[in-house]
Amino acid sequence: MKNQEIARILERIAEALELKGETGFRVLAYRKAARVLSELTEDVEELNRENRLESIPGIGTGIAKKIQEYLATGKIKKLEEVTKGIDPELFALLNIPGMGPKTIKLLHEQLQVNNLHDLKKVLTDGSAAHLPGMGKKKVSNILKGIEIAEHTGQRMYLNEAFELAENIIRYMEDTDGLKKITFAGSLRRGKETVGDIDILAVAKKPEALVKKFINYKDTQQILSAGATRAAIRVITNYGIRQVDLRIVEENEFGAALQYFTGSKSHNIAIRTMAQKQGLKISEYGVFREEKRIAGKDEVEVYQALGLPYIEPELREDRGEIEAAKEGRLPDLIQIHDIRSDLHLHTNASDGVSRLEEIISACKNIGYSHIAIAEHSISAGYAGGLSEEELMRRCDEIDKINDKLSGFRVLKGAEVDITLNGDLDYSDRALGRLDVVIASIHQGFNREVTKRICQAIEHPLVHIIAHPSGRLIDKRPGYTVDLEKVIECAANFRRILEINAFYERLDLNDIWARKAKEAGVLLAINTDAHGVADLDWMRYGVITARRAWLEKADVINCLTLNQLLKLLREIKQY
DNA sequence: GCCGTTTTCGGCCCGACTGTTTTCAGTCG
Repeated sequence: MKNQEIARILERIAEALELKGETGFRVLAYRKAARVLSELTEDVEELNRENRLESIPGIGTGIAKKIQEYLATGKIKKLEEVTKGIDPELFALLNIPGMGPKTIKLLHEQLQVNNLHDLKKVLTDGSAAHLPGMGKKKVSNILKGIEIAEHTGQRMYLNEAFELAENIIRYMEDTDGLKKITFAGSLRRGKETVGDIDILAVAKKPEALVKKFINYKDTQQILSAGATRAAIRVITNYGIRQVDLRIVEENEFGAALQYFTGSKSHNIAIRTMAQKQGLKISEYGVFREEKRIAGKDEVEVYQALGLPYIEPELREDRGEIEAAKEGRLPDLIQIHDIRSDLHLHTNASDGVSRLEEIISACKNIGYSHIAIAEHSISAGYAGGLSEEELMRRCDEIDKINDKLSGFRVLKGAEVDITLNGDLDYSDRALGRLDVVIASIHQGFNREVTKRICQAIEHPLVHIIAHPSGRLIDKRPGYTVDLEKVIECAANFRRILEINAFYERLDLNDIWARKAKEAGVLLAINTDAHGVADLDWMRYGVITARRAWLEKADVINCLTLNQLLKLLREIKQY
């Protein structure tokens, strides 16, 4: 699929236009098209063949033509045109906090700054400070920005982001006069990675709260500290992270929460819609003329626009507003709907906890059943079980189940799909298992689609684990056609996994939604290798919610008997 | 460059903070 490369080109065109001094809406249009394209699951080539490019919202005749040009020739003339004369290294300067297109343009034109090296020079030798609109303070802020850009890690995984947000909120909770405090932003929407933490509060004494905030123990730098707003950089175990605080009045809280939860594109769509109704919406409320008509909570804000409440995870401008208007929003799955975790490792393979510990922890969470799925024989690096060891493990689990009441351990395995698409246990061994999970751990680029589909067609397989194989920001995943995998899973009634490990989240939100739309059931599993990992279920559920999944779409919400019935039916299918 | 429950032209979301300025531009979210 060429969606991502084209999206990157469109984004680059937007940046180049900005650097050339173009402001305004053409830039926005390219940005929007880039975003929409990067989130699209359908192949642009396919859409082009069917002459449907312009049916994509945000893509009109102009950009459609450019996409066609790229598909036909491998390049877009417009890109070459607008980037002509811009040193490629100049684009990198946009990543420095405090440096926007205007400043870069100024420094480039006045002082021939073409890259980071030039930039540092004109900042330190004093020449930049003499330019119009520049000054000592601005120069020192940009220097700090460079330092930050060089030391700030990439975006946070969900585990780090939740931990940081919840730590800061806990720290602030005893501030005198604090009435409400919560996190917003992309973390509240459950995005798979989070750039910074947004915290929203209501306080009797805002100044006291700002003071408390900027004095957080891990504060490394105070970026700003106003009457109602502040921003700090914090050192965590993973790098330097930004945290923003916003303080509002109690009757504005809902409007502010809605606003700071975003996403930006959801908010733009909401505001545009409000405008058409003669309303104005901001973080202070919904207004008709000067009169505030809503704002104290989010329900009220959406209601003022004639919409039902839209869950944060849906707010990505991916059709949720239309669905809300038409009353067909999903009733999203919730964490307490989960009755089981069906992909768990123990110290029998490469896990760290004993089976007894896992059982006890899962009982405490409130699950009624789990499935143990150790690695299979080809996964030697992960302590994969031989067939004999697997059979002994099954005996053990049978014995344990005899002693348990109100809880059941299912016998399973995470079976490797070999290079020729077979499974590495015999049918006799697989036949003894309650649940068979198949997955790719080798040959990431070798006919993966065909091999996964072959596994799906295997009569004893129930679930395909981490179907894309990606590790977020670390590894792109297998060379695999997920569209085909989903189609195949739908045809053979197999289940696809949302692996809840925060570095995987695989299937991701977009593909899981696609799977649901194709009629495929999903499993949310932690793939835990120890008791501590069981909490990852939270990230899996949030991903499922972003995928519009309901309780009925997820097999972890089934009772034990319902699940066993389903697994048997799959075998007979 | 996109788009249409006023429109195929003329709109396109809204506000805080900072640093530079004497009223505002740039950046950020």
